[in-house]
Amino acid sequence: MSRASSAASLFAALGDETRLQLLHRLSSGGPGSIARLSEKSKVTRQAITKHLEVLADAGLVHSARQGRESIWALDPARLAEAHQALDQISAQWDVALERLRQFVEK
Amino acid sequence: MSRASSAASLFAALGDETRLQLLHRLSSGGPGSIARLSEKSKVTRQAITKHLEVLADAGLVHSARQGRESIWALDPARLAEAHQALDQISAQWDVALERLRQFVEK
DNA sequence: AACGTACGCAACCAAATGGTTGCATTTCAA
DNA sequence: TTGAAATGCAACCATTTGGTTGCGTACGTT
Repeated sequence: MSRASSAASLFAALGDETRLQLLHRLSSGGPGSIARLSEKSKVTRQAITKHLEVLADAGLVHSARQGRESIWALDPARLAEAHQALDQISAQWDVALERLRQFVEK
Repeated sequence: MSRASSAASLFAALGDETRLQLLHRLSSGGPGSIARLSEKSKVTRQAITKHLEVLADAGLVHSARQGRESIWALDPARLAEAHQALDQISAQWDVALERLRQFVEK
């Protein structure tokens, strides 16, 4: 993760309700086929496929063909990196907020 | 922040390099006019204005007209909320990662 | 062998995005 | 009061995005 340059693309990948739901589904329910991941969704299977590909481009998930279905799962390594990226942004904002707080108190 | 529903729009607002730079600039350099915020950017002043408006829609910044210039600054309250949203996602992923780790070890 | 299931691929579409240019307006300063 | 500075507003443009439908293909199952 080349700090800041790819943070934007990480956020962009997370910037969609359907994709957040997919991530949540994968992180709480474990790996699943496209069909199963599409089950409770309002959009079509192909739409889900596209979203999964976006998440894959961001490195957050990956897939493996198994028979006639392709199983998608979270990618632990990249997810951990993304986790850190989020923490860094949070930390940066902490500093900003602290600065603002002190400014107001003066 | 209506949990999860608006997390996506928060991430969407953060999903652009120029906007992340603006946030970084505002959090490290304090409030500034559009002209000053546009100074080191490659895109035009109007592009910067649009990005600031996107950030404003996400509640992350706000502006106030001062004479002939409009001054933009971080919005502490919403920034803190966003901070928490990020932390929650991180926490969710922590659980997922731990689950994955245990699964692998078996 | 034949049928249903699970996908992949491609074309297509509307709307949103990120950007530009041109011009009008407001405001500060000489 | 006149000119430059700082924005705002609007039109326009290319690309991306999120979604669809239709059809082909591969794989299990019976």
